[in-house]
Amino acid sequence: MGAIQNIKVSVDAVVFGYTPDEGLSVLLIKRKSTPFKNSWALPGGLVKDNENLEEAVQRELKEETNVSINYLEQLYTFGDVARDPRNRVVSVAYYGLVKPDAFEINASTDASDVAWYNVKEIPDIAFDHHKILNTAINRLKGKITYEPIGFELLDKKFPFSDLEKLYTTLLGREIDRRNFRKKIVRLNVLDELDEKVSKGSGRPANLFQFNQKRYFQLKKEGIVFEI
Amino acid sequence: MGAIQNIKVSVDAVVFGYTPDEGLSVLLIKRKSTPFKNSWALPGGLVKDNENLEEAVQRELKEETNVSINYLEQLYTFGDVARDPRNRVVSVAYYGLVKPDAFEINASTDASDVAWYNVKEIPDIAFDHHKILNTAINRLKGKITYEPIGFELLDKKFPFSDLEKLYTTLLGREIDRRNFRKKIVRLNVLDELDEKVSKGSGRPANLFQFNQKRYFQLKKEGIVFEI
DNA sequence: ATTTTTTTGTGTATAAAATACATAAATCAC
DNA sequence: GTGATTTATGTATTTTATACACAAAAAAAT
Repeated sequence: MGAIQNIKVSVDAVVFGYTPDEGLSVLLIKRKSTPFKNSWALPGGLVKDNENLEEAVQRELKEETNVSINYLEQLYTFGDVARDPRNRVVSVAYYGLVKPDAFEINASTDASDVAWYNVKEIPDIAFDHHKILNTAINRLKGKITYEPIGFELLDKKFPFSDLEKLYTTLLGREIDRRNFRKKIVRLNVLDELDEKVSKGSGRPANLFQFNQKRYFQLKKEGIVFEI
Repeated sequence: MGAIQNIKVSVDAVVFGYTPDEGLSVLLIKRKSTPFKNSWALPGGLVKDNENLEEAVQRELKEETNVSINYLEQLYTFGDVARDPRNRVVSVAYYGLVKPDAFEINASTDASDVAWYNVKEIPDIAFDHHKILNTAINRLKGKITYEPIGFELLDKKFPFSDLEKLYTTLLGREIDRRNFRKKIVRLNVLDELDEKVSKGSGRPANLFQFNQKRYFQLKKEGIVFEI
């Protein structure tokens, strides 16, 4: 018979943040301990015996970065034999989306530093974290076209141009402003508020808010979101 | 500091088979050992220290059912604290598709019996395997609409009516035969063969074959499969 | 205070895609 | 050979996607 299994289980988190100016960023920590000491890495760590996987992710994020997540979803499980140089570690990766006000971050226990990195300027990172990150970016790009998760990256109230810019950034192509607006409005998941915002020059923009309740209602009726 | 982690890692497989007559079936094994002894369950088991996750799935399937898989994809990782009554076990679930000639199955090591069950007639099954199975069914239903994986469930050469029936079965709704055919033909991933097949009464049907090479070519060019 | 620049907001015409629908051809069962 | 069964096929209509330009509101420049 075979020996007792000797595999550890960890979680890793790809936390995305977005601002219209900076584009899409991801949260990285600087490792305090070996291996990859002082290298940048995705936040994460070993799962405790008595906590669920999502709880482990939330705990690690709290411990390492002090960020609170409003959208969290399992991404993929990475289990290659040699992905950790010390032991066999199977890592269940999650990705999360945070609103711009989460850009206040603080390193603590396991991390000597925490920072947002634009996804176009990712440094060398530990383990197979590049692979995890790329998987997450592709998932996000795909998912925003058929689930309204883009709103999780914007402020609660936002001008239409922010939404449009988010989509052009994430999809990496130009979008016709009028057609895009028509499409979103037709989906009927945005409430137009009686507030305006003006940033810099130009006509002030009306603010919108995502109506999640209405979205869930429509989803239950079988209406599909699609960009 | 916390104690050493005591979590086991397993894999489970949801293997789908399909025949035009029986519809969609899933492969179950009868457990030889506790817990859930003599209960039906998804094939699977603990991962060995020196094998990758996919290798573990293939090995367990070979050991328990003697089925060979032509399409295998990671589904989701189930890690709730109490999902196994003995220890903490995190299970990485996969789903696979097999062609009808794989319906020759044999129980061996860990299983006292193996059987195909129609997805509409699933018995009580062990652990959280119902949850895993439902996740797999939903994934399959979703995926066949945007990736040409349905062909993995059919014989290499098949009449158009088989494909049509597969889609009506999986999607659970009627499909207009002419429009469906037009759509598939337009995708340009099927080769029409110079062979006919006649089953029972009626005009003999032309056989088709999925051209995977052409599909990958088109995919690289950005053409999307969509039903 | 007038002009220029910048950003928001909006409609229509055209092209493409999805849908609805019926009849003839080939074989089998009787 | 008559009727039943299954395959094969085209067109008209509706819906959806795309392309495209100018006015309104405010700030910045003069």
